[in-house]
Amino acid sequence: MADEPGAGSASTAARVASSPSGTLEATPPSGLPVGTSGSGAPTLEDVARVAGVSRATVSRVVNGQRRVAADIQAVVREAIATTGYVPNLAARSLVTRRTGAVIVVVSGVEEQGSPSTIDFADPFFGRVVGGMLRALRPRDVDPILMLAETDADRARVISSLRNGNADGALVVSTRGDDPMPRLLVDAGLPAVVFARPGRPIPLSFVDVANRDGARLAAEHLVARGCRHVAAISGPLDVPSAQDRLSGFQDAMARHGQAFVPTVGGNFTYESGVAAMASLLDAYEDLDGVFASNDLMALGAIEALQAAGRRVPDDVRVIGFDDSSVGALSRPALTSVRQPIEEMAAEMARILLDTIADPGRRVTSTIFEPTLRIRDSA
Amino acid sequence: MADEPGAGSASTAARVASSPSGTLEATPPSGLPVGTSGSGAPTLEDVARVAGVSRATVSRVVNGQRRVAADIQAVVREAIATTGYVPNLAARSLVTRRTGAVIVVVSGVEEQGSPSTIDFADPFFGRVVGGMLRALRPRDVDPILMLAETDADRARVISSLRNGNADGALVVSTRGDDPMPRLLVDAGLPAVVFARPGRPIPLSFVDVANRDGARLAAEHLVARGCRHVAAISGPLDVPSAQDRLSGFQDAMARHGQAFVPTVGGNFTYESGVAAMASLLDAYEDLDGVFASNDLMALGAIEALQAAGRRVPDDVRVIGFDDSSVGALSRPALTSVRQPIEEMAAEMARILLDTIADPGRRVTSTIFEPTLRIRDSA
DNA sequence: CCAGGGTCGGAGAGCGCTCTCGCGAAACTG
DNA sequence: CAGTTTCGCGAGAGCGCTCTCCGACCCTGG
Repeated sequence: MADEPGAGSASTAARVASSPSGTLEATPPSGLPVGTSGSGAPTLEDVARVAGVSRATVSRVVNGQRRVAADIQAVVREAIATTGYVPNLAARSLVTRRTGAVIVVVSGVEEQGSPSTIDFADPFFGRVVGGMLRALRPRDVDPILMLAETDADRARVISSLRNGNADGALVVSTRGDDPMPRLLVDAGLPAVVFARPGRPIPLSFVDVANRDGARLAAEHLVARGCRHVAAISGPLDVPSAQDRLSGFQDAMARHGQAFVPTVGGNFTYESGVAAMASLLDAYEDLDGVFASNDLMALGAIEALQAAGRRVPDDVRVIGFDDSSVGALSRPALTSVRQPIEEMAAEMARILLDTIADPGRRVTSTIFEPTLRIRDSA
Repeated sequence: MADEPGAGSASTAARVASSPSGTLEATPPSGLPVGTSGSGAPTLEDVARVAGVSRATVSRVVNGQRRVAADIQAVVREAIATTGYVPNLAARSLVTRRTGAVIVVVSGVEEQGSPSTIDFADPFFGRVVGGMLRALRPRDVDPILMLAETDADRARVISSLRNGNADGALVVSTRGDDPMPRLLVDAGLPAVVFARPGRPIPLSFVDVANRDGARLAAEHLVARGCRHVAAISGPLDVPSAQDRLSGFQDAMARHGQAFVPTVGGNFTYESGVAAMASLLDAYEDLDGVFASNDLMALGAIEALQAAGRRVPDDVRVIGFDDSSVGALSRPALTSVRQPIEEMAAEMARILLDTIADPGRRVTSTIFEPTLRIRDSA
């Protein structure tokens, strides 16, 4: 694998350059086809020389800061074009203390050894990133991806930020008790998180109206004639899971079903299967199920079919997320849709605004979910 | 876009800071919880002062370059800990010309207006990123995500690289005729691409043995007793689609079926449905289908079921990718698995090695696919 | 005991950029 | 037309870091 075929030639080249130092010392290293100046990429200095102006003026033209006479601007732009100049961001950020980059923190919590973090194969991840990209790119900001599973990871994120390697953080957490948001707030760093944090802290976030989404699901089931409805909930330490459940229960109560049998899952397919099975054991006459995410809904369908129940004929099932897996499964899953891409884009926008104006108040944007009706309910 | 809402407040802030200059000049801006020195994060200088050594020595300790006496090292580390020092990467990269970041280029081609790029919702994207992260993180390198749909995007990637905003590129292309690899090669920039480029160019890549995967599928279908097998291919300008198809055809020929009815798709679910429908029209007695990816296989199953065929009882279906959608669909999809995460990790490793030793030869790593047998075949 | 070599820390020069400051000229005012 | 502002540009000081010298010191051998 790591054999060294090129190593020889590289070090040879270095030696050639340095060995006849005595004679060459005074002369610049290369008396060869010098581009504009000494060695590599053209610098501000080079452009300034070509344009016959000062470094400062070129800088002003590049950044469009202060007014520069039109003719001089033309000359400078010309010089920039001929030299092929592009600003060195490291140098710039060294003085401006801005990087034009934000960290996308994919945050999870290590569970007894197994670093259970976000599932990268879950389309959720890609959709979030895609949405952020859409909002970041027009403002010429690039996302740096970082995982934060361990305390060390989190410390790394914080210090990266504190040292100005990035201007802010977009946090996508998998759990309600994630310590990352707290750390960010304590360090006074610009950040926005996806979904309302477990404990209230002064931090901007975007979220979906989980209760409304659950209500949508409840109303749909009722409208379809369901009379004995159950719920499969996510872990209740996750705020969104809590809201989805209570929102569902409340809505069902308003429609006459005061008690909703509920079993908890952990957002996985398997937990959906198990939850549905135990629900079926206890309540034989179920005709509707609301699962707090699509994976569990899919698991529920699996368990229902295994028990000989037809979906949606015997039992109707609604999920939450409108994930692509749900759309592709058979029967296609009816699901509460949260506009993930738009939410992610909004996160980026909020962060960028916060970075531009640090004094800005903490804000949150709540998106309204919609019901994506397919075959399962 | 470039309106100036922040400009006003920014200049206001600047004015506030500078106007009472007479009095404040000497004092650092914040008379607040000052860290160690003047203003923000601690610098090498600060650490040096605390430790009672020179900046150079601290630098040496931080980077472990030259031998530093053990006791001094201890003192320095102590000082680093108490000050909470973390190197400023901008400053470092300004002199080292290394950034400790690589660009992950998600490359696509704009098709008549609609910027059809990679589908972020596709688990493929997340798996690739996850795999890269696994290999990058131990070497303290962070990925910067960039989209490259337009020529302007690609130019931006190239100049980013040329200006040392990142040390190299990991390219994930969606199409065979992507111009990105070529640009990278021409600019002499370190890069690794996922999947063999359309036209051979001197660029490292990782790929899966597509032909072998197709052979696996063929052999499995034959072993299961299929006698009338068809194929749904991807766009043939994509090398992998080509290899999968020809590999499948060759393998089937070896097992006695010289002609394999084939319809082309474009890797989408819908194209799978359409392809299967037209296949069914022309060949009624099909008992096996190989699709060049999972989405099309899923579409094929849909079309088959719509036509009253049972899967796998009447017709067996095999996909390619072993995507999570395939695992969750019913019947669960039998599929050729490419170890995407490992492949992505290998990309990262190759890139890092190339960056460390630019003279290194172009390499490619081909991974062996495996067959993931589930219910559909 | 001293010369010579080797080790290890410090001084200082930049890397490429931004931004404040100041100066000269142009544009205004009375 | 003189006085005063405004405007536009250049000079130069760093931002925080690395890295090359260079000098101080220690160790060893003669």
